[in-house]
Amino acid sequence: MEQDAGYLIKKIETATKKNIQDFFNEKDLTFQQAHVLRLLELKKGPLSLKQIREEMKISNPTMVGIINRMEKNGYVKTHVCKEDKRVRIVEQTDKSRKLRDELENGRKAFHAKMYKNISEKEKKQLYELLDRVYKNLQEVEENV
Amino acid sequence: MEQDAGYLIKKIETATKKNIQDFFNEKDLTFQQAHVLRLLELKKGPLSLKQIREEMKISNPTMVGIINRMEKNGYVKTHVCKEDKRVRIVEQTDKSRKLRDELENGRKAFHAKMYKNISEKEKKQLYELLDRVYKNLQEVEENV
DNA sequence: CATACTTATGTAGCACGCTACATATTTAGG
DNA sequence: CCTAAATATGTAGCGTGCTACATAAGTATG
Repeated sequence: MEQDAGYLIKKIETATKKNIQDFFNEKDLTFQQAHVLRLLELKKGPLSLKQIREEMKISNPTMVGIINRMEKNGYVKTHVCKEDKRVRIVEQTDKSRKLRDELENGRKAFHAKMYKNISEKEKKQLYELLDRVYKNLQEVEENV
Repeated sequence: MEQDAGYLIKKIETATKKNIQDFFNEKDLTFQQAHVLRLLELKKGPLSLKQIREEMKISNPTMVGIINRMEKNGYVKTHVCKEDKRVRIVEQTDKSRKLRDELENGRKAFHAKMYKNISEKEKKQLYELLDRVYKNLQEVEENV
């Protein structure tokens, strides 16, 4: 067996997506789409594509695809910003607002499963180590 | 900011893929394709699609796609197993064998970057915690 | 005020993840 | 031996990640 956190992280990411997908299956809601709704909830208001994608650390084309699919399914609606017509504003719909509690419960259930038998202290440790790894990976090479 | 290891793991996975892709850019080799070559190297010999995908924890259709792309680019060759014609055997080519050292060096460089300022002890801790998280996520719910 | 730069979004095309379904081969049971 | 079940691979269709390129709108500068 290979003791390589890189491969392990890859596998965890896939397993996480699958767990979430299974949970929200009957609602056509995916991991990233639920993430968008959570951000709209946390920020308490409409956000631009740019604001969302910077929080989620994804590229613009990926963002456009996610929002278009969500709009098609009625989970968000969008409009062009009056002050700056380059900007497309995303907001929740009644359909997605109704899911708020359910999403929150889903999140809690998922965390309970993920962190079963892991203490608060260890959870913190894990987060802190992952954060350092993430920051290392974000550094850009000048000389390849 | 959200202190959520789930989202962080997602971001790390994306960043890892991007780092590796940048590294092997000029060779048309992706993260998963390099992983396949590493497994063929480690196991010292040809492997079936099933053996590879079980190691990599991916689905059959995903495996088929990766191997087909690799074969098209000349990184592996495949043939039907004589003893059991359902089985497709994958092996390295001269082209991929020549990359062995380069791949190994790339892996080391990537690890050095990823684990910069992280001690051996912490690395072990991180792996151990991730492993527990992974095992939790693999458990299947009987009652949803 | 016209042209150039910057910024936000959109499109094309590809890799890779999945589920659901199809096909081919082998194995097992009557 | 022949049909049914199991097994290994393949196909269709979609979501989400990317880079490279295109478009439209706003900003700045002569």
